[in-house]
Amino acid sequence: MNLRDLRYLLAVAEHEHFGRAAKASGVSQPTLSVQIRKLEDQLGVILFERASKQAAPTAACLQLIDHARGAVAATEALLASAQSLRDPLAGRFRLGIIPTLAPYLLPLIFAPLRAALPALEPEPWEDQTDALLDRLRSHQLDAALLATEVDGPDLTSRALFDEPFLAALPPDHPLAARATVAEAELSQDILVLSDGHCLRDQAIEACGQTAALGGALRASSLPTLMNMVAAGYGTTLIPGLAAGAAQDAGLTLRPLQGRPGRTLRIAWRTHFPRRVAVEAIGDVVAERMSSFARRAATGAV
Amino acid sequence: MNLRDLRYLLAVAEHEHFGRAAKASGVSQPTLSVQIRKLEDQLGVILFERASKQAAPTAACLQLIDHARGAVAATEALLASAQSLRDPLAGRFRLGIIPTLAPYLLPLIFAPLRAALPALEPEPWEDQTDALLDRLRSHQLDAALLATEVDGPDLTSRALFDEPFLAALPPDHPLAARATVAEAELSQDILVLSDGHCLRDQAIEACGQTAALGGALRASSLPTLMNMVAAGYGTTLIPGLAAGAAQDAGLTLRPLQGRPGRTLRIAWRTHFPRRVAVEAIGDVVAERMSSFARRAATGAV
DNA sequence: CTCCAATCATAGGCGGGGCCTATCAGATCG
DNA sequence: CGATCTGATAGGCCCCGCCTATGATTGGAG
Repeated sequence: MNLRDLRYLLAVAEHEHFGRAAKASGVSQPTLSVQIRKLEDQLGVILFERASKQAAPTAACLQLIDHARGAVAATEALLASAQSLRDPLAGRFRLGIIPTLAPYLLPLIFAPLRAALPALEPEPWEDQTDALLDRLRSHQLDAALLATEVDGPDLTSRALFDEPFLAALPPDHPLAARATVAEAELSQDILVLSDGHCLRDQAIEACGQTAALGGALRASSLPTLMNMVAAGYGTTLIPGLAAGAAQDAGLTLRPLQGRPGRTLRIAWRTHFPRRVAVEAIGDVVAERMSSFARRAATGAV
Repeated sequence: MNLRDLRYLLAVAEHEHFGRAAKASGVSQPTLSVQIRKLEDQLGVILFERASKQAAPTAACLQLIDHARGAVAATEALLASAQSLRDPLAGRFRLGIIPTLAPYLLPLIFAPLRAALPALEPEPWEDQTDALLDRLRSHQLDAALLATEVDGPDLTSRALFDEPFLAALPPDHPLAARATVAEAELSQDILVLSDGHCLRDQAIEACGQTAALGGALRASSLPTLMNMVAAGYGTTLIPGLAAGAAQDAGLTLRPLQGRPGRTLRIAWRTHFPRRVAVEAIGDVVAERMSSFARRAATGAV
């Protein structure tokens, strides 16, 4: 049985006339006669009472027609949905973002994203790198903004921009008097984020292993970390995009001599079919950040 | 687009694997790959994200799948309904019956009908001949039991049995002393049914035109008519199957010399597709009435 | 009563599309 | 690096739906 047959059935039932139903269906009358007859044979039910001037649906036909109408309506709903889903740049887009980036980047890219991709409905999801990668692999995310490379052939990533690290100091810290700070100097009393944050590992790698590491204090977020530094518990290293927030928290910022930093990337499943949307989002972010990268390259904060 | 395609879509979405979905669908894997690909082209939507070990439905696919499931479910419901509608001897059967026959025939044929056609659900509809013919022609009835021939090529009928007429008299009526009554004698003070009853016309035709005809009294049903006769307002002519009811009403019955009567027929639209059901009902009625016809032929009441 | 118009059914032929097997191409893993 | 599993591609076959032409009935007009 075929959807076409059901449409023919509905047409004949509506017109009660093979010829007119054929015209309405865009086929010849014999086609309709044959197909209806075949449908009757397949169902084992006489569908129409053929008289000289009309073809009236039988009682059995009337019972079946409701189901036929349902099937046809469902497929047309499917086609309509497909129509609206056709644009890969439209619809929900679940974008993971690491916590040390989300609150500082998102405000900057919302407007450009909306301008460049008006039909896209981005749904940000903030979580640590490993969680994002898990959700990406299990199809719970469409892409993710990370500060690390991805491993494995099932994921692919593209670099979007470089973000320098800055030394963050209490205003009364001895190093605050310096124009620039050496990474090794920071490591004396550096505080880092709690486990799982990629920024923790990157800070340690940039400044060298240290005994301090915040001691018993575990900062689970960048704002907490900055408040701890402002309270005089030590120093830290913050990503450039958080500079504004750090200054608002009363911290003194200084460039690092080795100009360490991290590369922000967008990652997606290699076979993800909406790659055009991924690239478009990447383009918007990279474009929006290019001015920041230029300013950072000249040493400005 | 095709129902088959939707089934394939559901199969792949369920198994997340082309090969297993193909096996479950009873086709080869290339067939499935090609058809899914064609469906994607038609819809303009990528339905599956093909990776090396799995084919995951895309978000768009998940939205479309509900509609696909609906369409497939509707067609399967249609097939199931057709299965149960397949037997023309099963299901509703709207049978019209004239009022001068219904209350006396129906009790006799209910049990035999149920025995011979257990799946049939007869729905009796009692009305006068013209109304029955109208409903028959407008497909509101499937067949009708009438006492007249039908006209026009759109209707067909078959004689089922002959029903003799009997003279019905008040017990103290002069004619009650006779063994048989001549029709002309009845016409002196005959009462007949109101307009629209075929029995009215048949009584008048059998006994000849008369001035009485019940005068201002209009009996709209046979029980009323019998009560009027029992009350001494006149005589009448009743169909044989009503003999029992007439005797219960206190009437005296006498055979008529010319042995007038009417032929009960079953009528249906010439093109009505459940003719087998019509004939089967006719057979049951004719069989049940054959004993009555034999007794009537010997003059017994 | 015959002819004509209308209706649905039937016949024959054409073409598209779905199905198959065989094979290719890429990924994964020992 | 080959073995294996995955989905994609190619070529050929055949069914089936479509068409036009025609037949069979019916009902109405002249």
